[in-house]
Amino acid sequence: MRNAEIADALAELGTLYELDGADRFRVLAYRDAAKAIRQSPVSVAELARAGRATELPGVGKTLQQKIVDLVETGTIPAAEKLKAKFPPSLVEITRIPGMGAKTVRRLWDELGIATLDDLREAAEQGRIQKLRGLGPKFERNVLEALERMEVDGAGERVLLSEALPVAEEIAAALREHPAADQVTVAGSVRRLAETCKDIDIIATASEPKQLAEALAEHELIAVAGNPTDAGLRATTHAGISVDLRIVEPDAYGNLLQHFTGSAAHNVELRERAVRMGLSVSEHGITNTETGEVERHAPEAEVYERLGLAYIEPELREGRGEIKAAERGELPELVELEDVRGDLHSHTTLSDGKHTLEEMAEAARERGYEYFAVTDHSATHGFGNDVQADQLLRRVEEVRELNERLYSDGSFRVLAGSEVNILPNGDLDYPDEVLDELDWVIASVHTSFRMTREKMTKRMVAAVENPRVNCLGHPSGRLLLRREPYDFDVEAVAEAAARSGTMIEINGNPNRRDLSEQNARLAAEAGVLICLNTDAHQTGTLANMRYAVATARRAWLEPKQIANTRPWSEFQKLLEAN
DNA sequence: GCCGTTTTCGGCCCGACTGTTTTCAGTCG
Repeated sequence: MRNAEIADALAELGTLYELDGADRFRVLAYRDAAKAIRQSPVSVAELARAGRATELPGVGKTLQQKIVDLVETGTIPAAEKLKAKFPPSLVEITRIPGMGAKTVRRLWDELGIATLDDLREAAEQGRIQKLRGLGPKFERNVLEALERMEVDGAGERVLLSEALPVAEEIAAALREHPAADQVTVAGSVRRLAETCKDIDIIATASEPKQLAEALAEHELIAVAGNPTDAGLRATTHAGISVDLRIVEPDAYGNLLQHFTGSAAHNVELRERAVRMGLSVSEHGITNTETGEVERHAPEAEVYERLGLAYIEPELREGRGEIKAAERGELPELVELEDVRGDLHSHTTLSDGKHTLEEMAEAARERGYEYFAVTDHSATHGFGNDVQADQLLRRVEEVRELNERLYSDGSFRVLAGSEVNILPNGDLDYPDEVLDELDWVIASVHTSFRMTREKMTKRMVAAVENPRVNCLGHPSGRLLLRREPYDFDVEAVAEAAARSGTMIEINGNPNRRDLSEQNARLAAEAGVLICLNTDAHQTGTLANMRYAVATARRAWLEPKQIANTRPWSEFQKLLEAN
C-alpha cells in the first residue's frame, strides 16, 4: 500500500473523529501524521510492518498499530465503526471551503444532510438559514462554493513554473509604482515549492491604497476585491489567486517571515518562542512577561532574536531546520551559479526542437563548461527512436563540433544518450555502441506498472551496469498528473552509491525528479546527485533553476552535486566510473 | 493522539475574517 493511500485513510479518520466531536488536538494529530506519511520517501507500509513507523514525526504507538491494521486488512476498525455511525459522504462535504466538521455535523443531525446533493437542495429551499447561527449569507456562500467546485478546479494547486513567472512579473510591476517601497514575493513561491496554491506578495508603501489599486489594474488580474491600505485579494486570468499585504516598514521582517511559512515551520518556530517566554506573530515578537513588543524590519532579525541562524526559505518546511539552525548546522546550499554543466538534453535527432549546434551554443552562452546531448534510444518509439548507426554518426558529429567551435578547451559537448531501461533491466543498445559514448543516462520510459519488487530489480540492474553514468528521472512522476511508479528508493540509492552511479534531479518543472525528499535520502546514502534540465529546446535550458530549487529543498551542498565540479574534476569522475 | 533542558501528564502557535451574534464560534492560512 502506498504512502498516499495510508495518508488519505488517516486524514479521513481524523475528519470522522472530528465529526464525532473528538478533541481538536487529537484530530490535528491525525492530520499531522498524514502529512508526515505523505512526505516520507520510504514505504510507510514496510516501516509499520517492521514496527518502525514511530520513527516518523507525529506517529506514535496508536497510529503505528492503525497503519498495520490498514496495511494488513485494508481497513482500520475505528474507521469502520465511525462509518457505521455517519455516512462517509459527510467527509466530502467538509472539503467545501467554509464548511468545517462542526457545521457538517449540525446539518446532518438537524436536517439529515448526507451528500453534496442533499446540501444543494437544502440550501436552494432555504432550509439552512432557518438554523440558529446560520443565516442567509452563509446559505448563499454554500451555493456559490458548490458552483465553484463544479465549474472549474478553483483553488487547485498549480506548478511552481506557472506561479513563479506571474509572481515575479506582478512584483516587478508593483516595485515600479511610485507609491511602492519594498515588494517581496512570499509564501510557497518564495520557498520554491513543487506546487503552489496561491501567490503571496508583501509590501510597504507611502500610499498603500494606491499600490493595492495598481495591482487591481494589472493586466494579468481578472477579478479583484476591494483595494484598501491593508492590501488586496485578486485572481489572475489563469485562475491563480494573488494576495497582496501592505504593512508598516518597521514590522516588514515579521510579516515576511510569517507569510513565507510554511505552516509547519511557523508552528515549530512559535513553540520554540513560547519556551523562551516569547510570542511570535506577523506583528512582532512579544515578551510574555512584560508585554513589550519588538518589531523587526529585516527578516533575519526575527531568527536572530530567537537564537537561530538565518534559515533559507527553501528549508522552511518543518523538516529539522530549526534544530539545525539552533546548532549552527544548516547546510551551505547549492546555488544556480555553482552549476558548471547540464547533462541531459534532446535535439532534433529524437524529439527536441533545436539542432545539436543550437543546443550546444545555448548551453555555452549560459556559461557552462560542459554539456551533454542525450537523445532517446532505439526502442523509444513515437517515431523518435535513434538506431545504433544513427547514434554512432551523432558521436562523430559531436567530435567534429568540438573541434570546429570549441578547440580552445573552455567548453565541450559530451556525446551521450538517454537509454531506455527495458523491463528486465537491460539497456536497448549493445555494449559496443555504448562504449563509444562519453555519457550514458538510463531511464524508464515503458512498463510503469510493474510490481515494486520487479521495478526495484529493474532499476538496480541499470544502476549497477558499469556503462551507466546516471539514472534519469527516477520515479517517473508528473506533478499533479501522474503518480511515481512503485520502487524501493533506498535500495536503488544504496546500489547507486555502491557502484558510483549518479542520480539526477530532473529540472523539468513537471517532474522535479528526484523529489526533494528522495534527493535528500539519496545524498545521505552517499549518491552523487546530478542537476539536469532534460531540455527539448534552447529555452528550457533555463529550467536548471527548478533543479537547483529541488536540490536546495533537499538540503544539498555543492560538494554533493556532481556538475558543480569544474570540467577537470568532472572528467575524473567519468574516468573513475 | 503525540511528546518531553519546565512535564510520562498536561500541555499542544497566532491572528484575521466571517457571519452571526450582543460577546463569539467556526474556519482558515
